[in-house]
Amino acid sequence: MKKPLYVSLANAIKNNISKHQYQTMKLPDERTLAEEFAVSRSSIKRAIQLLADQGIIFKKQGSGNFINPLFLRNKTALDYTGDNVGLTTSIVTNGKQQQIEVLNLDVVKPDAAIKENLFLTADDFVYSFKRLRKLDEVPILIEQSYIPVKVFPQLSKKLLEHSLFNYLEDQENTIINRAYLDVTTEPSSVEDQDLLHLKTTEPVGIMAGIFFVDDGTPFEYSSMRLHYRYLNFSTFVNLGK
Amino acid sequence: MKKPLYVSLANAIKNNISKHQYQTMKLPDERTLAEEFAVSRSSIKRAIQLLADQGIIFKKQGSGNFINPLFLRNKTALDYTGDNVGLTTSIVTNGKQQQIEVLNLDVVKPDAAIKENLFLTADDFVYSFKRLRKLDEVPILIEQSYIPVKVFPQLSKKLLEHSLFNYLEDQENTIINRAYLDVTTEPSSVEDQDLLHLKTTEPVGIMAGIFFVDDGTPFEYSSMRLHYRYLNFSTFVNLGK
DNA sequence: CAGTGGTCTAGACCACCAA
DNA sequence: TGGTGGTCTAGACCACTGT
Repeated sequence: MKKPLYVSLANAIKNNISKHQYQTMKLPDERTLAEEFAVSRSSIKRAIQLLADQGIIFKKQGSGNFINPLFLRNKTALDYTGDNVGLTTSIVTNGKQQQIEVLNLDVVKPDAAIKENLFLTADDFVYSFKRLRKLDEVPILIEQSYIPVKVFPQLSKKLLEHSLFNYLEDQENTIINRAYLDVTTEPSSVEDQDLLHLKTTEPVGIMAGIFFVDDGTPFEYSSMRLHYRYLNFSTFVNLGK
Repeated sequence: MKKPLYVSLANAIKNNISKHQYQTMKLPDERTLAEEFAVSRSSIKRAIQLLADQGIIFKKQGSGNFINPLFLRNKTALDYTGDNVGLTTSIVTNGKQQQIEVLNLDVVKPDAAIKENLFLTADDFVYSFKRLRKLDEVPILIEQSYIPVKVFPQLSKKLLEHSLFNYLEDQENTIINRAYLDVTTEPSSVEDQDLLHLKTTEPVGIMAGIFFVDDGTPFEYSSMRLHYRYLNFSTFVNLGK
C-alpha cells in the first residue's frame, strides 16, 4: 500500500500552502518546484494535476498555478483523502449512528425501465427491496432498489439490515466504486410524508442511479428519496484546463 | 486551436467503441493499442485517462480497461465535448429562447456571509442584483447575486439584461470557468410561488456558490432558486483509479 | 521575448490480477 | 507466472500570457 511519489508531493505542496509557505496566491513555477523537491518535472506536474482535480489549485497555461482561496479559508470542505475524485456526495451524517429498516424484499420480473438500467435480457429476475434509513432513529431516506438475481443470488433480508456495499467489499472481494447519479427534487408523496415525517409543503430530494462493479458490471439500480434537509450536493465545476 | 494527439486518440477509440469494433466489454491492452495507432504507450494512456474521466470506460489495474455499458446504450448522456470535466450541470433548456428580467440592482454593504464568500475586507462594497430567468417566457429561476464593486466597477442594469459571463468573455477577455456549487432543495417561499408559478406544495431547487476567474479571483456569489422541474444534476461518481 | 504550463517520447521498473 | 495497468525519468519542443 505504498503511496506513489506524486501523492506525497501533492501532500507536501498542500502542507506548504496551508502553512502559508508561499507568500502570494501563486505557486512557484513547476521547474522551480521540481528542483526544490529534487524530482522530475513530470512528477511535479502529476502532483499539481492531482491538486487541481481536487479544486485546491487552479492552473492557467502561460501564467502559473494559483491557489484556490477557498482552500485557505475552509480546508475541510476540500480536504479530500485517498481515492476521492473531487466530488462530495453525501448524506449529512455528522457522526450519528445509522439504522436500517428493511420494509420489504421480493423477487420480481423487472419492468422495461429497470431492465434497461441494469442491462438485462427478458428472462432475468431481480430482487426488489425497500429500505428506510435513519440517523439516531430520525428517518431521513427511503431507498427503493433493484439487484439482478444472477449477479448476487445470496441476497437475504438479514444482509439488507446492514450496508450491502461494506459486506460485498469485506466478504466477497467485490467493490462497487462507480455510479451514475441523477439528482432532482419533487413534492413529497403521502408515503414520503408518512415515513420521513414531512409536512405537505416539504419536498424530497431524489438521487437515482446505477451502481457499477469496477469491471463495468451494473450491480444495482436505486432510487433514493431524501428528507429535503439531508440532500446536499457540493462540487467543483472546473472548466479550465 | 490544434487538438492534442491524445484527444484525437480518445475520439478514435470512442468511435471504435461506438461502432462495436471491440467484441467484448474490454478494450485491447494499452501496448497493443499503442502499436495499432503507432504512438507511444504514454499517449494511449493519456487518451484512456481522458475517456475514464468522462465515464466512458472503467480502468482496473492488472485486468484491463472496460467499456461503460451506459455509453453503448445512451451515447448522448456521456458524449462530452472539449473542456468538459465529467460533470453535467445544466438547466434543461432544450434549445428554447432565454429571457432575462432584471428585478433590481443596488450597491450595498455586504453582510458577514457575503463578505466571507467573496473574500472581502470591511471596506468593500458589492453590487447586489436579482434577476428572473425565463425560457420561452416561462419563468424558471430567480437569481440573487453579489459582485464586488472593485472587481467589476462597470456593471450596469443594461449589462445585466444579457449573460454577464458571455460579455466578460467576449469584451473583457475574462473567463469565469470555475465554481464551487452547493445543491439543496427547500419548500417554496411566497415569492418563489409568485415569480415561478409554483403551488404551495411544490419546492424549489437551490444552487448556490462562488464563481471564480481562472486565476483564482472570486468574482461572484450567487444563489439561484429554480423551479423544481428544472433542477437536474447528473454526474459520474468514480472512486476507481 | 522571457516565463511558464502543455504535449509527447522511449524505456525502465513496479503493482496487481487471474489462472 | 504472464498479462496488464501504474509510476517515473530526462529531455525535446509546442502554446499561451503578459510585459
